[in-house]
Amino acid sequence: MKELNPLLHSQLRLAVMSILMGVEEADFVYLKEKTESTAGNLSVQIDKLTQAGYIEVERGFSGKRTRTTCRITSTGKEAFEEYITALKTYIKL
Amino acid sequence: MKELNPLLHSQLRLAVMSILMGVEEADFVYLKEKTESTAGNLSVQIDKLTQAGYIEVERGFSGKRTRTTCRITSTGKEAFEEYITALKTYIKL
DNA sequence: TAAATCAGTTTATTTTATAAACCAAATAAA
DNA sequence: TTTATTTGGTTTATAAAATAAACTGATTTA
Repeated sequence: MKELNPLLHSQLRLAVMSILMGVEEADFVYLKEKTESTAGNLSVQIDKLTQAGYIEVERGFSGKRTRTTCRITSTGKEAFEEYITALKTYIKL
Repeated sequence: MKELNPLLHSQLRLAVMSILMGVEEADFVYLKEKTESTAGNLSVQIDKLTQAGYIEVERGFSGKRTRTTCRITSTGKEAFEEYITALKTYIKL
C-alpha cells in the first residue's frame, strides 16, 4: 500500500486538480462554482497547490474586474497520476 | 462531483477498510503490520470505524494473549462502494 | 523476581480543513 | 453624487482530524 500524497488527499484540492487535469486553464470563480466551495477555503487550497508547484496562478483582468487564472504544471500532472497509482493499491479496480 | 465520505477519506481508515473488504476478518496485529501504522493511531481509527458501524470488533484470546478481531459490516461495505463511486467523479480509474 | 515484550488504550500535540471576518475595486441605487 | 451592494478575492480564527507519546496491564523471558 503506497502512501497517499497528503497534498492531494484532500477533497477540495483533489477537486481543483481534477478539474485542471481536464482543461487548459480555469479561473477562481469557475473553480469556486464547480467545487461548491467558499472563496476562503478555495483561496487557501490554491495557495497550497501553488506552494507545492502543482499549479500556476496568474493574476490578470477580465475587463475591469480582477481575474485569477490557474493551470496545472507538469509536476502537478505527475503528482496527480502518482496519486491515482497509489489509490489503486487501496481500491482494487 | 460527489462528496467524499470524510470517514473513509483518511489514509489509515481507508487502508483498514480496504483490507477488510478482501478478507473475512483481520486482527489488530495484522492490520497494524499491513498498514505500517502505530498502535495508538490504529486504535483510534478502528474506534471511529466502529462508532460509524462500518466495522465490528471482537475482543477474544489467542492462547493467553488478547486478540482483537475486526470485520467489515454490510453498512461498511456499502459506504466503501459509495466512496469509490464518488471518487470516480474526481479521477477516471 | 526483575526486566522486557505484547496488545492495546488514553491523552496530548500538531496539522488540516473550513468558515468567518475582512478588504479593495467596481457597479448599482437613491 | 454619495451611499449601498456586489464581486473577487485574502487573512485570520476556530473546529476537527491525524498522529504520536505516554501509559496500562497482562505475559514472557532472563
